[in-house]
Amino acid sequence: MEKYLSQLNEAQLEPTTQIDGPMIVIAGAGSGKTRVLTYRIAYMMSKGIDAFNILALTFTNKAAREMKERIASIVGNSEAKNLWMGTFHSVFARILRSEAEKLGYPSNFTIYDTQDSDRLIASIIKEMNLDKDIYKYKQIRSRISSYKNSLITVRAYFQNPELIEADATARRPRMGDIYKTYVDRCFKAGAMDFDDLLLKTNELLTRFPEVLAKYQNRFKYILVDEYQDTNHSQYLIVRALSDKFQNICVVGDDAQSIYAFRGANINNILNFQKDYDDVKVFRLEQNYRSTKNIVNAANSVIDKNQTKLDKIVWTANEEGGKIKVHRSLTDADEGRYVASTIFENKMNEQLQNSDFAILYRTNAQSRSIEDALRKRDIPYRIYGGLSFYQRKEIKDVLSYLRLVINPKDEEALKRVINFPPRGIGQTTVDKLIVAANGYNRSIFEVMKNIDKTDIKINSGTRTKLQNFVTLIESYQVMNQTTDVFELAEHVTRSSGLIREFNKDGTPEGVTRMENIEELLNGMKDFVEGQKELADATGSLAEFLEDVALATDLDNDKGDTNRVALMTIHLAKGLEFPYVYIVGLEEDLFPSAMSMNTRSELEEERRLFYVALTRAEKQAYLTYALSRYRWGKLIDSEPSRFIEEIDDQYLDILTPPEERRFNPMLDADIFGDVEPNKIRFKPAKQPSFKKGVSKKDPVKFQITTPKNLKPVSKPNSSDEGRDTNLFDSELVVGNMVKHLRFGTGEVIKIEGNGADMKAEIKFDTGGVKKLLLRFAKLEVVG
DNA sequence: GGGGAATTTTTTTTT
DNA sequence: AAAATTCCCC
Repeated sequence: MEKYLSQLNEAQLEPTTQIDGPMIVIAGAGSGKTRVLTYRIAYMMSKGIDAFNILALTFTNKAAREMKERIASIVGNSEAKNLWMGTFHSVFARILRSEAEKLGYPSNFTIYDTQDSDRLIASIIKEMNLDKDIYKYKQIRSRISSYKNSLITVRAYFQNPELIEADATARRPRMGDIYKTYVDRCFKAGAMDFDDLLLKTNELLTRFPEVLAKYQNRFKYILVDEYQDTNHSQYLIVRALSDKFQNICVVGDDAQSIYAFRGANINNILNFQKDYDDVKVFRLEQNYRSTKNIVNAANSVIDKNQTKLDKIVWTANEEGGKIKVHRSLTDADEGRYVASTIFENKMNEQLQNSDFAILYRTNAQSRSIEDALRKRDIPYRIYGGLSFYQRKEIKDVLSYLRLVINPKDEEALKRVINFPPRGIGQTTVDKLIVAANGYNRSIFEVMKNIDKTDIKINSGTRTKLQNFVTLIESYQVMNQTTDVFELAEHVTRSSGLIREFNKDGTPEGVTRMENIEELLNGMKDFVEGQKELADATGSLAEFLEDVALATDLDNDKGDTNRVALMTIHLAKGLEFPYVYIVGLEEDLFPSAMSMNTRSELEEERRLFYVALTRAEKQAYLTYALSRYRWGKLIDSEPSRFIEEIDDQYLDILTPPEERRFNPMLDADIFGDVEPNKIRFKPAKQPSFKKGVSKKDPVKFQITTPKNLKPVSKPNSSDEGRDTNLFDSELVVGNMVKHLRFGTGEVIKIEGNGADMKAEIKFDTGGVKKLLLRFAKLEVVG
């Protein structure tokens, strides 16, 4: 142990060896807080504290896993195994499972993800005959979420005239009723949403003093990482559990609080010293991660925030290169710039792909970057976005499995009852829901006893319903004897899912099959891995829980030598030698939706601070003068955050000669296009399927030759394209363009002054199924 | 009830 | 630009 402690500086050593009593470690970016947490736990154990009595709450499961491995390497695997480490959600989901009956939940309760919640709320709104334009399910969900995170239960809501008033003024007087119905339905379905995992834990600890005492005695020592991002619900859990022994150590950086939208309350960290007696305060201010330029630049920005704790982050590292600021014309140019400088840096400095990260504000920004990286053959991996487990085909498979564990799971049932199609339509499902509500039973129970009910469903449909029940029950039987992998494999085949996705050989179908394959592989790994863990059962229930609470960062599979693409939120806690922060434009970053109040803007600024402090050696800031947003090219201005950096740390690059978008050079079109000369004629009906909006009379014509023949030999300029290439003609007015396209490619013609835009999209299904879609065109001149 | 086309909506950020 | 939703016809 001594040898590890000697790796720490004075400031790090103090909190590491301080075991008892409440303490807070205010840790600047890159100051080695993970190291302090890790060594502190190891140190505690070396002093004889039982791992069984330690609870460490981290922000991601990945962080927990890595920390646990590190601790195991210091104190030994068998010791470290008893540590409870994980996210709030996963730790308390586990506790809730063993205590669920007390709260009236089955121990095999389902965890609803955001999508499940959304669907349930949407269907409640529909059932209540409310106007869905006023009651938008996403807004409702976020309201409910914030109630729950503030511990406002349905009962508390109805006792609070202010809340009722507020929702009434927002033209949503039925808000409370929706909330109540939502909670009831979740309960009846044996389901908890993410917020419930915390809310119900609070309920458990308040309503059952003996349970509280049990866990207080068990978790004599509690550590919380990223404390600045805890919400009220989490705060109360921590307070309750630590109340008896007061051995609570929280670590965080107020300057990196970026989850307010999720209920995180920065005051938790700002007020920690008031919450406990004799709080010891430690500060880690030396940054070991970044160059002077980066640290100073970040400081100069965060300085603009009013709400913060006193802290001066400094570094003894080298000066480093100045932060490079690059302007480009379009998002595509931005992508090209990023890709080409990564390429150059890699060559010049002998770097790995994994030395680079590209960070953005919104997931949608990844597309243009991806395109550019792909053209340069730079391997990359996108984190976040639509996570693997949220893909349709994966959720379909998982829904069958969820029904096996918990047939009351309403959302899983609605998802798969008629997928693949088995003749049970919406009308039937609606009747079942009404009946289930009437009998106060789950839909599955109603279906099972359909003949004992007087629901108006004809006998043919009744048989179909019974067949579905029998199918699920056969899976339940099978689950008694087989492992997750074998069961899932059987399910995908016998349910008809595989047949469904395979049926028309479309590329989407192929991708879906690959994803299902990957899911099955993951299950195999899970089954293998579980055999090694003593406390794991390897059960289906456990797999589903892991999946429900997995973060995208958790699966680091395959080739890891890739450029990382992620949102800044996801990058919290990570570091990379080279960091690109892209899309630094007003309304995008800071986001147009987060500029209404000072505190929102300050959070955006903290977000920028987080982004910048991820960089070890070199940071790049890029922005574009125009960018595609929801399909339209819009102009944008550079972000205020660039200006806010003291310019002595910046290297503002002069962009090469600027030019506007040129259809000749930037689109895959050959020949001359002179927008002003183009005449548009009403389109005549092409000989194949097309979609033309009726509202926008077609003002142009596109003819595709009937004699489409694959080009036998792709030439050098076709590198990287589908080998199944066609030559075609595009007729705009009386002009004919020769055009070469590969299957599945999208070809655009657009011009600025003329504001013309056309697009041809080809299905890979072959020549037979050509699909043309025309964007809105304006007649010019 | 099913399938496909037409139309509308969506973009913050995530456990 | 893609996804979700509605519309419409069989």
